[in-house]
Amino acid sequence: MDSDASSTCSRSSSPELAVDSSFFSNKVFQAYCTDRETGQSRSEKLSQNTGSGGKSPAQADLSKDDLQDLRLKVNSRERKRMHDLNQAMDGLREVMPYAQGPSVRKLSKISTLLLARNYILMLSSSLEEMKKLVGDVYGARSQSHSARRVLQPTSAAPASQLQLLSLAPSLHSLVGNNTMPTVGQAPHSPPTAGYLGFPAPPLPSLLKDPMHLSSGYRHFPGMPCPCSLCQPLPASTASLHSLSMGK
DNA sequence: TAGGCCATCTGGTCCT
DNA sequence: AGGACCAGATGGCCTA
Repeated sequence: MDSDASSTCSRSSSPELAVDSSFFSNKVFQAYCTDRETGQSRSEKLSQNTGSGGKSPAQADLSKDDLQDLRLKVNSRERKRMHDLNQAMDGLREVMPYAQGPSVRKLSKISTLLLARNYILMLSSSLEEMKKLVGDVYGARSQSHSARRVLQPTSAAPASQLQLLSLAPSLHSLVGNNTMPTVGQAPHSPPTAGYLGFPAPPLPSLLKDPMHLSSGYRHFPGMPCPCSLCQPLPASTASLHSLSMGK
């Protein structure tokens, strides 16, 4: 996963720094050249302020050109590191429930992190809630079945199996491709409009009728599912924003 | 114009 | 020794 430093720029107005190719058009480098014209590099100025400059003996032995090469190399690595970091931040933005588009201002880094945290907390609590609901529903059903139990091998499921069965749809609904873009999907296909906080089609009354959990829909990984559980969760973007965009 | 956000440079520190 | 990571400094861009 070696990202090209020149391929990512999280800010459109930022200077295009294709590291080696366009580095010499950078304003910083222009200032650097100005310093060189006066016979002093920026690092040399700084090192004058700090006495020896903290250079190792090996670095002290290097010629001026070698030091510059070294400095450029280090700068390039640092730039690439920050580009990778920004790329990861963009990836995070892509999966956040936040309106995206050319007319929408990009979330700041701090906002992205805060929103991500709150979103994870919200998903966690949703998952717990759904587990509880589904468990209750299946528990009630198994009790009613046992009251009028007919001994058929296929209908007699142990409680542990019922628990697992009850978890499957809820897990599917949370990680399914209709509710959240998967990791592999995110960079290439935009998340659904409802997920991003754009006006979404009216939801079927999710969980209003718990019996729909036993619907006959089969869930296949990666395949769209028509069951009501797999419809997008209400993208309560406003509430998320109230949590994260306090300032 | 002030303040927020960002990219970049730089030196220090830690790790392999 | 070299690279990754981090934080401080600096300057540019944008918006209220």
